[in-house]
Amino acid sequence: MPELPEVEIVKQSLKKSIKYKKIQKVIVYNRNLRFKVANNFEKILKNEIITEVSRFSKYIILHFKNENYCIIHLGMTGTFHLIENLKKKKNTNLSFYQSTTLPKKHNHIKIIFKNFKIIYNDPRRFGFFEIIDDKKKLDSYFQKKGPEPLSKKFNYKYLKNRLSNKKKNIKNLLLDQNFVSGIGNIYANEILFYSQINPRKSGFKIKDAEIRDIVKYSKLVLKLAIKHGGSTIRDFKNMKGSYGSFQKKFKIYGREGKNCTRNKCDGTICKIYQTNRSSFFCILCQK
DNA sequence: CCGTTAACCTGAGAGC
DNA sequence: TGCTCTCAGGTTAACG
Repeated sequence: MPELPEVEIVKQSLKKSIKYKKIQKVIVYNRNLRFKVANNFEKILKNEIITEVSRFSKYIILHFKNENYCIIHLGMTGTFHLIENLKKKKNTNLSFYQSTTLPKKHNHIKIIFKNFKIIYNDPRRFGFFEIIDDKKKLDSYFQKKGPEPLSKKFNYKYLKNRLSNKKKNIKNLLLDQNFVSGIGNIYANEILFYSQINPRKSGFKIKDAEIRDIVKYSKLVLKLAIKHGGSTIRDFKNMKGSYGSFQKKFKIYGREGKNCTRNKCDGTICKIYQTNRSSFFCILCQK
C-alpha cells in the first residue's frame, strides 16, 4: 500500500492529532509484526509527550520529549485509525484507507490519549514499531538508505554517478531503497512512463536527458500524488470516504491491454514481471 | 561485489 | 457455495 506519498498523508494526519499530546497508555494486542514489538514498548511510551511527528522515505518517526524515538513502517497494509471519545463525533478516520468503522480484525496496537485513541491495524503484519533511544542511532538508521526523491540530494549529479556502473534495470533501481528511498512499485512505473523509459533498460544505458527526466518526474509525480492524498488501490466497498484519489490519475499502473495515455501515441500498454513485481509500460513510447 | 529467489502474512478475486 | 490458485502498495535473509 504505502509508498512515500501515502506515508506522507498518514504522517500529516497523525501529526495533526498527536503532536504535543501525552500518551496515557499503550496496549499491544499482537507483538508479532515484521519485527517483534519490544516487551517494554508499552512502558517506554507511557506518559511520554510527543514533540514531533516526521517522515523519512516510507518511515514515520515519533519524537518524544525524553529523546526517545519510535520508527514506524506500515509495510503493505498498515493503517492508523483515530477514535475520539466524544459521543457525537466518533470513529473519525485518519488512515490512508478512509473508513467509517474500525476493522474488527488485525488491530494490533492501541495508543491512548486523553480524549482519543489511535489504533494500528495491519492484516499482513509487514509493518513494525521500533524504539530508538538516541538521536545518533536514529540518524545512522537512515544514513544507510538512499536519498529521498524529494530532497536536493536526489539530483542529476547523484543519479549520473550512481547509474554509470549499474547493469541492473532502471525499474529495480528505482525500487532499491538504498539507491533512492521512498519510491515503490506504483510510482516507479509512473515515473518511467513520464520519463518515456523502458523499465528493462540498464542503468548505465540511461542517457543524460533521461536522467534529468527521472529526477524531474520523480519529484513531480510524488508531489502530485501527495496533493491528491495518495493512492487507494483496493476498493473497500463497505467503507466510505475517499482520501486517496491519485489512482484516478494513473497513466500506466494497472492499465495492461489498454491504449497508451500519451497524446498521439498508438501504443498498447503491456505488463511484465521484474523480480516478481509487476511492471507496466507502453511498447511504443518507452524506449 | 552482483543478481535471483524465497520468505514473511492475510485477503480479495478469478476460475472451476 | 466452496475449493484452489494467483496476486497485492514492502523488505530482507539466504543462496549461487
